[in-house]
Amino acid sequence: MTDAARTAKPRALRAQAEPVVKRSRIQTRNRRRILDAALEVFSAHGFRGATLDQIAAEAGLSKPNILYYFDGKEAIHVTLLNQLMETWLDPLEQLDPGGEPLEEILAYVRRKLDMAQAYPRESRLFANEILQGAPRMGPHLEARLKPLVDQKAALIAGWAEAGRIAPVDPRHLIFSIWASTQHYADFEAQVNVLMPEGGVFPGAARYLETMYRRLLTV
Amino acid sequence: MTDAARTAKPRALRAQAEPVVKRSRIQTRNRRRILDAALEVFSAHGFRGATLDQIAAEAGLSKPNILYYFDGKEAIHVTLLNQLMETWLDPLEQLDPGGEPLEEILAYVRRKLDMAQAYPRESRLFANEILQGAPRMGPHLEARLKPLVDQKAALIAGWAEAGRIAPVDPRHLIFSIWASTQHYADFEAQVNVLMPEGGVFPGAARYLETMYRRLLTV
DNA sequence: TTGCTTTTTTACCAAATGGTAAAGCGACGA
DNA sequence: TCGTCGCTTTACCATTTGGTAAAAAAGCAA
Repeated sequence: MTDAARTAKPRALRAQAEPVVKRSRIQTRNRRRILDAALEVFSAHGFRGATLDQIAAEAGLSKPNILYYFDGKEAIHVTLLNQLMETWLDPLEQLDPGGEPLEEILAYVRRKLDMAQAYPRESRLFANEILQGAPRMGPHLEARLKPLVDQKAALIAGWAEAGRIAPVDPRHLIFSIWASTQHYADFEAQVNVLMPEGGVFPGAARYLETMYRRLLTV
Repeated sequence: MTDAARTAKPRALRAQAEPVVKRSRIQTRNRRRILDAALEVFSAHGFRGATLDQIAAEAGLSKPNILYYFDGKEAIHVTLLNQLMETWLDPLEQLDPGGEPLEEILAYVRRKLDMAQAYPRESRLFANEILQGAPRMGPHLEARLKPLVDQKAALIAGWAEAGRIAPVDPRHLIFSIWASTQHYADFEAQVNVLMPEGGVFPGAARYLETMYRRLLTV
C-alpha cells in the first residue's frame, strides 16, 4: 500500500443512531465478521443480488447465526451504509477554510482518489445504492450529505469570488471530483481492460492534479 | 485500424452476433416491448435484482410469453448489452482526426453529456454491469472497446505531441470524460438531492466545457 | 460442580422466482 | 370447413431464498 493510501485512513468507523449497547467479545468479533463479509458480497452483487447464504459462507457462520446478530438482510445493509456515510463524508469535511484554496482542493482530490484505491468495496457499495435510486439512503443523503455540500460549496464559491481560484460552479466541481476519482473503483473492471499494466493510480493522481490545477489556477 | 474505420459514420444500431432472422410484425413489436421493459427494470435494479415478472408486467405480456421470444432472463440481458455497446461506442468513434483537436474533444464531451441526459437508463444498465465486474460483457469490452480506445488514445497523444493541445495522458482524459458525464445519469438520485432546482444539465455542460477547455488549451 | 445466560446448530417453512408443458386461440390458405 | 402455423394463456414445478422455532452446546459466575 502506498503512503498516500495510508494517509487516507479515516477515523474509526462507527455505527451511528444506534443506542449505546454493551457488546460481549464474541458479539463484537462476529458482528465485525458479518459486516465485513456483507461488504464484500453487497459491493460485488448489489443488495438484491446478494444472498444471506453467501454472506454466511464468507463470514464463516451459519445463516441462522447471522440472523441472531442482525434483524435481517436489510438491517445488515443499512448498518453498512450508515457506517459508510461517515467515512465518505470525512475527506470533504477536512476541506479547510483557513488553507490555501488551490492546495486545499487538490488535497481533497488526492484524499478522494486515495479512498477509491484503499476502499474500492465501499465505493462500489455506495455506487450500487445510488444507482438504484438510493432506496435505503435517501433520507440520509438529505440529512447529512446535503448540509455539508451546501457549506463547502459556499466556501469554494467564496474563494472564487475573492479571486483566489478561477471561477467555477462549486457543486459541479464537487461532482466532477467525485466522479473522476470514484470511477477508478467503481469501473475497475473496465479500467483494467483498458490499462492492463498494473498500477493505474499513480497515473491517475498525476492526471487529476494536472486537470484541477489547470482548471482552478487564476 | 483502417482509415475507413476511423472516419466511418455511425452505423445504424444493430444487434450483432445474431444471425439474420426474418421477423413478423408481431415479433418485431413484442421483442421491442420486451427489450424496452427490460431496460427499464434491469437499469433500475441490476440483473439479479430484476425479475421476469417485473419485466412482463412492464411489457404488458405474460411471463411465458416473454420466454417465447427470448431464451431466458440472461438472453434478454445480453441482447440489451450487445445493442448498448454500439450506441455507447458511437460518440467516441466520431472523434475526427481531421478536426480541430480542442473542438473535437469538447464536442465529444458534449455528445457524452447529451447521451447521459437522453439515455440515463442505458447509462445505468452499463454502470450496473461494470460495477459487478462485467460478468456478461468482459469479452465484449476487450474485443470492441479496447481497440477503439487504443486508437483514439493514440490520436489524442498525437495531438498533444504536436502541441495542438496541452499535454495529457489520453486514457485518463477519456476516463475522466466518461466519469464526469455519466455521473449525471448514474448518480442522478444523489445529484437530485444536492441540486434540487430542475435542469442540472445546462450548468453541467457549461462547467465541463470550462474544465476541459482550461485543461487542454495550450 | 451447579445453574444460568449467551451462542450455535438442526430442522424447517412460506414466498418468490426462473422456467416448462400443453392446451387454447386466431388468422389464413386449400 | 378443415388443418396448420404462429402466438398466448393456464397450470404447473423445482430451486432458491429470507426467515423462524427450538433444541443443543458453550460460556461463565458462584
